[in-house]
Amino acid sequence: MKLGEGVEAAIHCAAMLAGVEGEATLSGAAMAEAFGLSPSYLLKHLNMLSAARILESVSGPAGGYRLARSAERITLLDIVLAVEGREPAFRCGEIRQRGPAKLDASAYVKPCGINAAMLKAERAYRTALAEAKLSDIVSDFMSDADPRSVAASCAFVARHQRPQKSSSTKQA
Amino acid sequence: MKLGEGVEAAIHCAAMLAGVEGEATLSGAAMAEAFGLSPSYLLKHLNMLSAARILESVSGPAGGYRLARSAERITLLDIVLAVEGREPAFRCGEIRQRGPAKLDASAYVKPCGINAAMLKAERAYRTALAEAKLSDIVSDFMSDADPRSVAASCAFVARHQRPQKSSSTKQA
DNA sequence: GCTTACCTACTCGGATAGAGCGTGTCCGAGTGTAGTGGG
DNA sequence: CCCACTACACTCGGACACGCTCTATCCGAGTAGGTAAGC
Repeated sequence: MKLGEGVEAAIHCAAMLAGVEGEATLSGAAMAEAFGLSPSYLLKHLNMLSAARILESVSGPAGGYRLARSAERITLLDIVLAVEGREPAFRCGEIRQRGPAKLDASAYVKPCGINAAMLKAERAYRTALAEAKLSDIVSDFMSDADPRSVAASCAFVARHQRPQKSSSTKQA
Repeated sequence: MKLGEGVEAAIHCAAMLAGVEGEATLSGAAMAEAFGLSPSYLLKHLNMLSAARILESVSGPAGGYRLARSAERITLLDIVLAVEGREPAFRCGEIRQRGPAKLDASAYVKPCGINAAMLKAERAYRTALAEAKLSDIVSDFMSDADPRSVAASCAFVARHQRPQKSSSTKQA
């Protein structure tokens, strides 16, 4: 019962990408710098999000990542499943029928009750994750977090998103 | 997001131990045989359950394991936490404040919204697991499973539990 | 025949190797941009 | 002065080592029971 630490990075990046405007992108290197992570390794997780159709990637100069759809339609479950894989955490190995005195296969048509209970709990987990939309994460951050932190994040996005808005003032 | 397969073995063993009567015990070797597992490795997990005060172990001949309290008071959550560890699956590394432009610590007193959402989902998971009592697992198995499977399990327990009830007929 | 001491066999418990997966890093393919030469 | 070509710099994408956790195993410590000898 342990999630890879790439999940945290993926969610933070997705939340940051929710702040870019329109067709603009944010490069993986910029996000890695923002969170103090290894750029090469972050790319690995961002690539998984691209493969899951959560992010879009554009190559070349002024390239980077953007959300593939609105933050309203992206849930934490989407991100977690993309990074950690879709199979359930508890996999029933059917050890009940692996003993030396196993019965006929017809005695095991009913599903294992233990498996059912574990899967039910995991369904509750996924349901809670599916109810957490990325847009909620962002709006909660905007309203609840420290104003300095919000301002810093918005400034970072505005400075690194590309193509730069021509109207905005260029900062060093 | 992956649970070790020891969890499955631990739950099955606990369910089987719920079938022994009174002070009787079941040896780890017997349970390993019942499920086709390596005895030495199963001991490792059973030992964790003992350390968590879920099982009691008695040494020596006619020794083995028994439940430390009634199956009514043991939940799947107890077993999962004992085997997999008590720390949550999602550990917030606070990467939001690890970038090069981190603000004063006072800007991060509010908890991370992403961490809160993930922990909320995990609370739902644990709640569902805490509602699944071991006694429910056993009674559901007794009523729903194939009668042959139930009979085989009961026979196995009766044959291997020790000290043997003197009144029961000895089987080869 | 009863008691007692010893010995054996069986159990759990912790310490010890091996495999699989997540972590971290590197280099190559692709693309848009900027500069330069020619018309 | 305008256009086309070339070279470059920057991006993502996949292939390659390393470390750690989970898996699997072995051997030692401890204990209860059975056995045999002594009273």
